[in-house]
Amino acid sequence: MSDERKTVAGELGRYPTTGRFLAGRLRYEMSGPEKAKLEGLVERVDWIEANTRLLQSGNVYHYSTILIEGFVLRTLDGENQRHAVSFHVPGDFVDLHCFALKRLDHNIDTVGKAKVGLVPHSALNKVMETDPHLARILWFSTLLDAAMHREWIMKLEQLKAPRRIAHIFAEINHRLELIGLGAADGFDSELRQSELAEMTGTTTIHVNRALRELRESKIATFERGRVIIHDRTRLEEYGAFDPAYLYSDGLVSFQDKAADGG
Amino acid sequence: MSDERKTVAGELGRYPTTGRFLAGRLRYEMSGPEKAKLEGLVERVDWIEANTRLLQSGNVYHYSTILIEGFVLRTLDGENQRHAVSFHVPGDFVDLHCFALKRLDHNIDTVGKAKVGLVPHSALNKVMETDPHLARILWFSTLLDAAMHREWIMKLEQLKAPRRIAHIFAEINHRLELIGLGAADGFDSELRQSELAEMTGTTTIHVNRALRELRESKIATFERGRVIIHDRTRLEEYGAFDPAYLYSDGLVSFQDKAADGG
DNA sequence: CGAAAATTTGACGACTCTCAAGTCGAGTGG
DNA sequence: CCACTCGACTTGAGAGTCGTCAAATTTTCG
Repeated sequence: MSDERKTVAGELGRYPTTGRFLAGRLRYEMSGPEKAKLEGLVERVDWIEANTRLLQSGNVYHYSTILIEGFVLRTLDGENQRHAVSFHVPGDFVDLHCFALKRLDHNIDTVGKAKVGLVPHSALNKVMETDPHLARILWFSTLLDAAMHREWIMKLEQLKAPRRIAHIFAEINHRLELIGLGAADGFDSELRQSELAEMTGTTTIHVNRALRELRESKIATFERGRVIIHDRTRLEEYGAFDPAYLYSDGLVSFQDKAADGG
Repeated sequence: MSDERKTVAGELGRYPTTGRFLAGRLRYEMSGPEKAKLEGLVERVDWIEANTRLLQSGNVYHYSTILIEGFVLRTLDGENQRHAVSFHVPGDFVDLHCFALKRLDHNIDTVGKAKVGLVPHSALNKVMETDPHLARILWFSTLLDAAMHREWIMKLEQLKAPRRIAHIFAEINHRLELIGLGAADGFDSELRQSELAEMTGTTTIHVNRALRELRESKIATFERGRVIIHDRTRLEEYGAFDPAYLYSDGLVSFQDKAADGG
């Protein structure tokens, strides 16, 4: 257990609410004191009921939310329908955005029950002023969201419904692995087919047909939120999933930044 | 001319390369010294040819680019096709992302000729360390991109091709107005129908049919990059365009952040 | 003028939406 | 334990949207 610090479990032992933040990503860039400081930013921890709107678009908040357990959707309200623009897993600082943007341009809705940590903006202001390295890591984490948005825009433009769903399954699976919640053969969630429809920009009925396709071609099976991946290679291939945009460890570094000559 | 400082033209007089940065948005939040500091970050100004790849996905850069004149597309490479995920106008700090992300996850391609300013990352590092307020404004500007990405994801999920195009026209028109390049009746660009196809996730042929629909319903006409808006109200309605996500002046403020009690 | 690029049109098949109806599964009350 | 109920899931049919292939027309530019 000499490298307990390097495992997600080890990190969670020391930092119960923020131990998954950037796990598998740039977490190794954070020093012990920085991790402790981040953990200390969390003023309160709450459990939120399933299918609950945690944050409402248009509102102004004076705290940001980090997801500790559970899944949430980032949604926008359409004419008479909700649209999901992204999906979040534990460790995601889901609305650091509203610290810099103030007024939210989207909602955050829970899928199953979720445990969240609240960080007051005053504390974030202090980080900006006193800890540029940590500030930059927080900035980085919001840019990850933007990168994931871009990838999803591209997939919406490029793929038909069945492949979009395959991509979502592959991405969730990969992201769960990064935070130590992954299993090669799939994952469990409280997602319903209607939510997959909101995520993929189609209808529940069409999602159902798309899922049948995935099932019949023995790629993956979806049953009431449980996703069973029969053939991960083919799933990722079918969904044109390339994890580069997730900036996993080993694919990105801050190191050479300091060496910038100018 | 007592308030020359408050007009885009006035700002451009003082800050020729960065005078449009956040114009119509949070620019009023920047102090004179901050504007001067930002202007001073630009190490070099370049003219880039039309239809040129300015930045390549996967590469590591040691400088960031601000767009001074012209239009660029943020693109991702698909199987054997380019996909556009966003569009940029003068004043946009197009790849501040790569400062924090380092390795780029997308390309930046010019549409017509473009004039850009290059800012070394070393200078940005210094800003992070010495000027938290300016750093936060830079952060804000990258979150604007994320907000625009979200809106576009939603529109891709919600709208059919003709309405997507209407939304794009409405958004470009609005953003040009923010930076003092707008005209109520339309705008000019080097965009071609093939680029609208890359932006909307359809084919050139389908774009052509969609444009015919916009033209025949007397909403807008597109001819070789020139967009003539016949009825702006109907254009925005048809494209379900609500500019809230652009965070224009008067709709957002940093003011109350300082008042955060914690 | 001639070549290249951009635009336009038609036909047909594939993908997706809508309306309608039927099935399955978990939890409730008897 | 069973009948009931509600939400989730599944299926079919017809219409609208979109992609592909092929070809013609228009515009730009040397």
